Amino acid sequence: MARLRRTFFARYTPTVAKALLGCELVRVVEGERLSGRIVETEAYRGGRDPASHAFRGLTGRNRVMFGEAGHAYVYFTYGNHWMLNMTTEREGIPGAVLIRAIEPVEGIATMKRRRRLSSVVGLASGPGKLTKAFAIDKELNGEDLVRSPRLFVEGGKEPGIVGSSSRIGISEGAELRWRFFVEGNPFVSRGRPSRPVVQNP
DNA sequence: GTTCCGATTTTCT
DNA sequence: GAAAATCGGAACA
Repeated sequence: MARLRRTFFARYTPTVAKALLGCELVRVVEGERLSGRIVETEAYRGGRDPASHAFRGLTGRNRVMFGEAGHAYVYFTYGNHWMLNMTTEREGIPGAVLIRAIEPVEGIATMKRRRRLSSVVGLASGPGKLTKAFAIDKELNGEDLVRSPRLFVEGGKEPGIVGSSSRIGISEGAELRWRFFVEGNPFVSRGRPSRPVVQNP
């Protein structure tokens, strides 16, 4: 399958998030090809999206969101986890798609070793899990997905039925249904259980 | 099955 | 100093 080009990424962020479902993420480490089908994504679009890192303007961490589309935005959170995003929109407009879950295809044995897990379901069914399985950390922040030999995306099959929901783990901007996933796919993360609403705080 | 909690870094207030 | 685009293990049911 052909590698995705710059024009694929340089579009409206939710459109890119949906279009990435079914595509294949490829990571080459020490000569080995690790790959998997993207089955869950979320869109974050600076400016008027209060859940986006870019909402309050340019900072050292989020600067790649403001740059050219088709680059990896990798950041660290919760003290333990790396998150993989792909930048979108035209240069100067901040936007990125968070990759939340992947169905492993190639290099499954290596992924299992990295994750210390024997089952395939759950190897990359979450944003923190997939970066560990694919050996992605800040080394790859800013990597150009259109040209890099180490990290890129190939076109895939039709994903099937696409579902959408509110994004996971955010407090503001929850009214937007900018999480996209392949309906019924067992490799989609279930996300965090919803908290009960406090009636009388 | 669900719920709680600790891990532990980066950023911004 | 608090919160964060999370995860896995422990406790409980």
